[in-house]
Amino acid sequence: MKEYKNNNKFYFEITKKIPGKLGRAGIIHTPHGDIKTPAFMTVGTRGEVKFVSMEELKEITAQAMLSNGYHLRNKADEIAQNGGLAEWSGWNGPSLTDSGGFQVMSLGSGLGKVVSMKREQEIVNTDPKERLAHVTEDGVEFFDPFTNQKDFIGPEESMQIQCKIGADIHMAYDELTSLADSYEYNVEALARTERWAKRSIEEHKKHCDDLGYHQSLYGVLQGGRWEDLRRSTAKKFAKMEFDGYGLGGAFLKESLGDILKWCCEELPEDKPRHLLGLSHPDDILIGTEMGADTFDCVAPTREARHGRIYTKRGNIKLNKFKDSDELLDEGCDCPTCQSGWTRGDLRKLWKSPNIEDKKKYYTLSSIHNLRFIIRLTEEIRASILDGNFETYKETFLENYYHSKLK
RNA sequence: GGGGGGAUAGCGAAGUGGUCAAACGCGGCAGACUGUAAAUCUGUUCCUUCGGGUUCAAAGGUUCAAAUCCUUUUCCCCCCA
Repeated sequence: MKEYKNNNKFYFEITKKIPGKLGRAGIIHTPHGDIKTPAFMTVGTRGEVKFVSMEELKEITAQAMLSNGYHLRNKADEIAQNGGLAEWSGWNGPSLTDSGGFQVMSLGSGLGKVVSMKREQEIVNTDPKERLAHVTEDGVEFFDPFTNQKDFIGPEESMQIQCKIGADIHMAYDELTSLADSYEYNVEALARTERWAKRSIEEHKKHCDDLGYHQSLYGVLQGGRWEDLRRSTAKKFAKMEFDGYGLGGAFLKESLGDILKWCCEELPEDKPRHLLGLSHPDDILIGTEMGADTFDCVAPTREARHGRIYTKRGNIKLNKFKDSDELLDEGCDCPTCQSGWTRGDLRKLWKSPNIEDKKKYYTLSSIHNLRFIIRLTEEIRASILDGNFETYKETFLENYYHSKLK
């Protein structure tokens, strides 16, 4: 096996705090480079961002990539033999792997459902008989719809997989509960996630000992929407040997800020925190304010592929801009906008029966939306450093969510 | 000139006497999408004052009942001269 390039150089440095808030701008130093926070990590579940090349990611100043141990589990040995995730994927910047914990819900209680943040309709868990994933004390048994085979991942397996993949940051194995789960179930699931966290640390340590250096591990906080659960678990995790924290859970929009606050007030200030799976502008703003340093989300790319384009004045549905000669977002610095693509022309590509045209559309729109979110984090960072985060936040939200000039 | 096949909603295409305003696909329209079972999913798509009204190339006919059967006409495709 090839030697990994870097020894451990993981630490977090706070550059400036938002006065009176939990939020801060900082730098996460990793073996593959620095992440200036707040930062958005592009999601490359299988080691590549859909329809976007590594060069294009660099061009829009993407800082880090998140991949998933669940999806890469059968390639972990191959990845290790090829020098780890950075060499294997071609993404030579900072990286993070998720534990596969999200799949507990997406293949289990939330199978076939949208991970909603709204309360508009009643949220009901998928019938246990129809789920593809089932939780036990040991871990998660699941049916992989791609390989059509049964499989199992517990904390030990997740750590083994992630250590082989060798991203800069690993995630402890956790169980994400759904919005439909009761307090009682969350108590049970949270206790299990805490036990899994301990097992994750132990297994992770073994591999680091074998490797001869430390790889970073984040503990993932759960606890649903209950303050007592969130605070108690955060206190416990704060005392454990984690290098940072993942803030996990299924959130309602209106409770996101409170939940993050409960967690971050209990966590050590000097460790980085990653808000898992969220990136709509308001989520990033409230997340940063409440103490989250990094973010990841499939929304920018998925919504782009589905015809939703981000603009300063709110997101638009491309479908409504047939033959429009408007730019996607006036003044945007992304390569797509800089090349002069109009809404009408992009829509033509999207609606084209030609598959190559469609792919071109997916690339152009994904680049735009990703750059939009990355630029947002850059501007938030600048506003924190300049001491005018509040003003920036209010102005941005006003333009994005309340503009009538869409 | 002779023989055969076909014409169905914006398009493609099922249906071959009643349960047909007519499956399905595309396109259109509307909505969704947040640690990627997601180049996906959901709803809708003749008109309507929601009682009903007018449709399956056109016109006649048979029948209690026709997109479906018969006759003629128009157009399209194939084969033989």
